[in-house]
Amino acid sequence: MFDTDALRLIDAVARLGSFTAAAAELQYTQSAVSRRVAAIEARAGGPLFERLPRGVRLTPAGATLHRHTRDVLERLQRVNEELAAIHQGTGGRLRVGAFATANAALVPTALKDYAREFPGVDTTLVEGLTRHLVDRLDEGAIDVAVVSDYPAGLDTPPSIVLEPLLEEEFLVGLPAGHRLAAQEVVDLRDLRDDNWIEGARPGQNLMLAAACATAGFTPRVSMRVGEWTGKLGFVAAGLGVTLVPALATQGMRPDLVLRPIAQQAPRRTVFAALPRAPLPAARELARVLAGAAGRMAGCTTPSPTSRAVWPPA
Amino acid sequence: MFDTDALRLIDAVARLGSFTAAAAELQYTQSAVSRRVAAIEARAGGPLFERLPRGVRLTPAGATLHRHTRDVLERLQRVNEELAAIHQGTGGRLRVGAFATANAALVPTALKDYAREFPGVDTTLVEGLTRHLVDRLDEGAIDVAVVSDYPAGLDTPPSIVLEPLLEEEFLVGLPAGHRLAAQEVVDLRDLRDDNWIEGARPGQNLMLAAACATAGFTPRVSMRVGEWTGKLGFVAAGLGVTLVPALATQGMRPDLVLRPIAQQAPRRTVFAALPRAPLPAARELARVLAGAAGRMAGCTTPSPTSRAVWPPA
DNA sequence: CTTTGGGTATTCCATGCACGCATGCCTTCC
DNA sequence: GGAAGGCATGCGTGCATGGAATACCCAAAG
Repeated sequence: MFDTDALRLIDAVARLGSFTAAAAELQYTQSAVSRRVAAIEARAGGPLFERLPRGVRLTPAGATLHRHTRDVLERLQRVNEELAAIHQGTGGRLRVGAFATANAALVPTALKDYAREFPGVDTTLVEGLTRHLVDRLDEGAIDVAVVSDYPAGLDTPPSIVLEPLLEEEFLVGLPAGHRLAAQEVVDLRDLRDDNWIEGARPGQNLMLAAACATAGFTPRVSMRVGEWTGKLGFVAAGLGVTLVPALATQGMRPDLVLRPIAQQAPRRTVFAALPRAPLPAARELARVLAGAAGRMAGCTTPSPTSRAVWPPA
Repeated sequence: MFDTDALRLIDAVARLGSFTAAAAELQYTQSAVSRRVAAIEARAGGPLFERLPRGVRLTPAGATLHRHTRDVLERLQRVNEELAAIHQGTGGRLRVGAFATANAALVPTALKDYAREFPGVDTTLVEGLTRHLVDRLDEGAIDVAVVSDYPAGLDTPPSIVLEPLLEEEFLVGLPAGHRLAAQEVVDLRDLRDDNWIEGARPGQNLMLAAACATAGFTPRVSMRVGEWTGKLGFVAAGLGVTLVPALATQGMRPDLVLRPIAQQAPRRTVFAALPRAPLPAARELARVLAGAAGRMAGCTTPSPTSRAVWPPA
């Protein structure tokens, strides 16, 4: 096969039409070029340059080779640029994972900011539960993920580092005509006899159970719905009430009423998860996510424990 | 930049997911692969493979590189195949030049045969005067040319070799209603008072002048027309008579009558011109041209001086 | 015919890169 | 705890590659 040095040599000789000139351009001596070309021609199976009294000229075989040569060299140049871009975080592909609620507002906001700052980065987004996202991150299928610590406390492998983004509380979601919809704040105990809609996936019921336990009752769960849109649809239809994380309130359907919880509301923390040696682009996105998190309504920065109010002032 | 060996190594490791396996495939030792990969990663500016307990895995940067790697290697493979094809004469591009009359029948016939025998060769055709074709051939712009020795005796540079294809004679072209059109053979002296149409390009009048000089008169030239179609159009319209090479009789317009010349007809030899080191494909085409020349009506093989008869029996 | 100049081919030699071998170290699995 | 699989590393060597000098070739000029 042909060496890249050989390709560069072929290109230079073809462009300049002379061994001597090519040698000057590539910082070789003429003799080196001569011998190298001879070696390349031997490997190519025939002469690539026609020797003229003054300089050389491509043979048809040489011209064929030269055409490909230019493309290949150009391609290698592009590879170098892309690698440099990847290492600077200003290019390449970035695969992002996020749980469903984060995709309502936080992640879109952040990705919009990010795309403005790094237009060269090609981002793709996958949605999944925290558990799943951590696994994908660990196996390198995604580069950065937005995850939450609830439920199950987020046992991440040591190869993954977490950066807290925000702390959010859960609100109750009521149908528009619900008897408590007029109140500014809802006491969970007033909902002890209502039907509750909860998620169908494993662990998603822990949050509700814990909150109601704090309030001193056990919720009557009438339905388990996997998807968010379906869950909210059932609530809007008056079939029950549910817990809604504050992050999901953006763009909430108008026939639903969200009210903060009177007693200690269930809370969870949202993290950016990165591999221990993340892509620069991933690290940048984590930074942008933190900025976007600060602008999310109804959420607080992670460390302080200030109370969330809904709707925000 | 990246060496082709490096590219092959990257590809093997990425495909097999292991230094050891890649080493086995490429007939290296594991240690060589390890150090080579380390060197490549240093040049790439960052790790390309993530080391796992069992084997390795591409990092995003590595994946980017690998994508290009495969394309480049594939391309180099294609180059090799093309070069092999060129040297066997079974592929590549063949640039053919021919003078106008040869393009009437000889060259199309030969190219048709040639394409059937070597379907892999991509042929292009340029038309031009012999002088021009020889220059183009000398500078490598075309690979083979069909030229004639008339006029000017064909002084070719030593870098070009000529292979005689055929010897053709010139006929007189008369309008359909001409007073001599009924004769089987025309005596040039009967045309001493006719208007002659001749070519406009330099040297094209020599043939007519010589022929008429042999017959003992000087032709009255009424018009000079550059293009063949125009020339024949004028003759067909009854504006004059002209000389027509035998090769051009194929596909001649029906309102023209061609008649052999009674006295010694002007003749010319047609050659295939090749560079001293021709493409195998060019050499093959020369062979096919010789075959086609043997089947051309009104022409003779070069060495014997047999008289041409028109129309042929 | 000789000279000169621009270009390529060839010979000799030094250098350094890359590979193989042997070994070390880590992790996982039995 | 031992065995096995896999990557990293230190050392020695051989071959490829480039530099310097020179021979060679051709064309144009004197």
